[in-house]
Amino acid sequence: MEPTVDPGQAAPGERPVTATPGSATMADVAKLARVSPATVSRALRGHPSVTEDTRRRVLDAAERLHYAVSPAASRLATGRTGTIAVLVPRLPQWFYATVVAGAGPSIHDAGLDLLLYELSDAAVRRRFFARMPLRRRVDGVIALGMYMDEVETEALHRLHVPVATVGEREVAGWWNVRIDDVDGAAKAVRHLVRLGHQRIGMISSFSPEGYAFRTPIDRRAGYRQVLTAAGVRYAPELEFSAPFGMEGGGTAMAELLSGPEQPTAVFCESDEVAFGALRTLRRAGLRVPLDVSVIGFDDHDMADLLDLSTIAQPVREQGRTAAEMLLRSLTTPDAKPEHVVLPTRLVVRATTGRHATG
Amino acid sequence: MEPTVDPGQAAPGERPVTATPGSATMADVAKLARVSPATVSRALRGHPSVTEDTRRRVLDAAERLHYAVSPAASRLATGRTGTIAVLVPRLPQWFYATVVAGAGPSIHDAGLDLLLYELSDAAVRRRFFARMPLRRRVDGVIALGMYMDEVETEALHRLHVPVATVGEREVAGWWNVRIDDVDGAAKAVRHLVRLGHQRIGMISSFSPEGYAFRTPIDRRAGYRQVLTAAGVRYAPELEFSAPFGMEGGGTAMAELLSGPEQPTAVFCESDEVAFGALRTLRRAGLRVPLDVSVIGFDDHDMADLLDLSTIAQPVREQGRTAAEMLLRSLTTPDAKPEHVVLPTRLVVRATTGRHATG
DNA sequence: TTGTATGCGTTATCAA
DNA sequence: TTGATAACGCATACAA
Repeated sequence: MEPTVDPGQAAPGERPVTATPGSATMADVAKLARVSPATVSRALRGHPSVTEDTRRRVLDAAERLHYAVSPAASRLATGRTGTIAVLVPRLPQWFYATVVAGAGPSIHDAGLDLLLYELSDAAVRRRFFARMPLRRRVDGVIALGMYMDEVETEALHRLHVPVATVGEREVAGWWNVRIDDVDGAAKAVRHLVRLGHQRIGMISSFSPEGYAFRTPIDRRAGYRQVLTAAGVRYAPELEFSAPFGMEGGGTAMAELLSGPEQPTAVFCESDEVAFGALRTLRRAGLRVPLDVSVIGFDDHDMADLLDLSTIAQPVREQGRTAAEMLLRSLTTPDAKPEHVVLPTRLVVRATTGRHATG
Repeated sequence: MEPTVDPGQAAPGERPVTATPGSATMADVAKLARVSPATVSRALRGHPSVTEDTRRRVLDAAERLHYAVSPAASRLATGRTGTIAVLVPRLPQWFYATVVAGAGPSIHDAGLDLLLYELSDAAVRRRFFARMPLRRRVDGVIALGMYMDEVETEALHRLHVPVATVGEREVAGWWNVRIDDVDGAAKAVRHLVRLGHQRIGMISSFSPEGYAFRTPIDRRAGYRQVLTAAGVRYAPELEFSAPFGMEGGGTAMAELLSGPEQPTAVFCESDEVAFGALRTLRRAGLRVPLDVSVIGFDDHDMADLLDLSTIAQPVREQGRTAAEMLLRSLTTPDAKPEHVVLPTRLVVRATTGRHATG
């Protein structure tokens, strides 16, 4: 059937296969495989209507030419960008970096690119939402801990691509994965109550830049709920709020200690806050947990090192879940956005126990 | 000159400006501004040969149509991808996340995208270098702590784009930014020597996956150099190596403590190793620094919290420097790759001091 | 099953 | 200074 003589081109073996590797085009592959560019395109993407024989010829030729599809051309032709943007407030924070790391493999396994944007301060953030560099550039967005206001939310909506948020309030039309912060906080405080504590303080935190995080609100709610349910007196003077981070935790603990009524146990909104609190206690010469029990929230990498009792949340999984929800919405554009709540878990270590005087 | 009647289209005011926002094309803008698409392209990119008047008309029209350039089309036409890839072994590790965060703003300010790849284990890594998803996809690559072997290095070379590495050995033709690990280690050990220590141990680490990191080698070299120079006996049994991380540091310290000759001070290759070592000391009931002094390396976020003496290195700056070198090489393709060495600095905190018995 | 022809939205070359 | 016009490399509707 197939003539063994080649009408136009030189024999395959004579082609300068190694010249400017990576710059071969689909037409080059087509010539070498003796098919049309259209068939190359189909063969390369596994279209069913291609003979096993020609597919092999095409793959062979592509291999020999070190051919790689031009994403730009492909994107222009299809209209799809093959790209997911991930928005994160501060990458060096363990939580965010871990969520991103959790999302990466799912995105890459699907053959998509991961575009990273760290919006670390108010100025950067404002510029980002004003210029919206994602326009025409991404097929979907994952937003971590961004707690966007009306304007920002609207700006993202205008991209007309699916959005998945992690650890935020639920936005209509967007996918969301989070934990139950109220319930998680309740677990922590119940643990303290069951150890016999009656004076239980809390250190929550706020964004120095004024973003309306929902997490502190929910965790405070869980704290108060349990106190009320357990019949433990809720004392406003045992509740402190400080800027997010270790420093804030440290100073808030100092204030707690200098207050009229020293707590025997403190629930810290996050492990980082707890780290700072622990340092203050150590410097104050107080024994943990004999004098003061401390429990955090997150199960930070370092929590184990410091023997900190805490509430563990699945961090990496939140990233993975968000990515997979988003990917699903790309293949099924009319899928209804889901809101997933992942479980938390009490981790008892050495910073919680009964008070020395009972 | 310009006829005020519009031959084809309706008057600007009547156009459905809000319809499918973001989907306007350059031709739409051209029509609205009554110029050719070519002029729109020139005006939008600040080409000097455009009248101030027409430029304003174009920008106006673009604004009203919510126009955004299609990156795919632009890339196809120019051949430039407008994208930098960042390769990182493990994103949740503070050091890597911080370097990436340092590189981000420079990249984004230049109008480029940041494509993130976490190559977290050997299997992922092998697949990455085998398939090379970066082909035709990026204008440059930043590789952090990858310590690539021959094959991997060659694979990156074949991309024919500039490469900047951070914290690695210097590769011919590639840009590099790093610190002087030998010198940094020397600073740490000199600090211990000057405190009067004579039995100084070291805990270095190795990659569980067998990558040939240069850092441990250099830091060990600095350690030995100072011992020799100071006339302190170098005792091989005081040198331990453990898998990277807190766990490894903890077990290595346990081995040091159970050896024939207990050290009075230990230089840990990294802060994370030191964290583990500190925990072991605490659990062993040993006082720091009275019984054993500990110094780390990196000035990790948590080092301050734990009062760990250490050698600080500019982490964020390494990311920024790498990005800016790479950007320079994009605008000046024939620039000679530079190798930058950033300074380290001794940070004295509370884990180093004189030995109790002198 | 495969090939032809066209469009995707820019940029760049060349004329005007 | 501006406007036609031709790439850029691929995907797909339509034909064969």
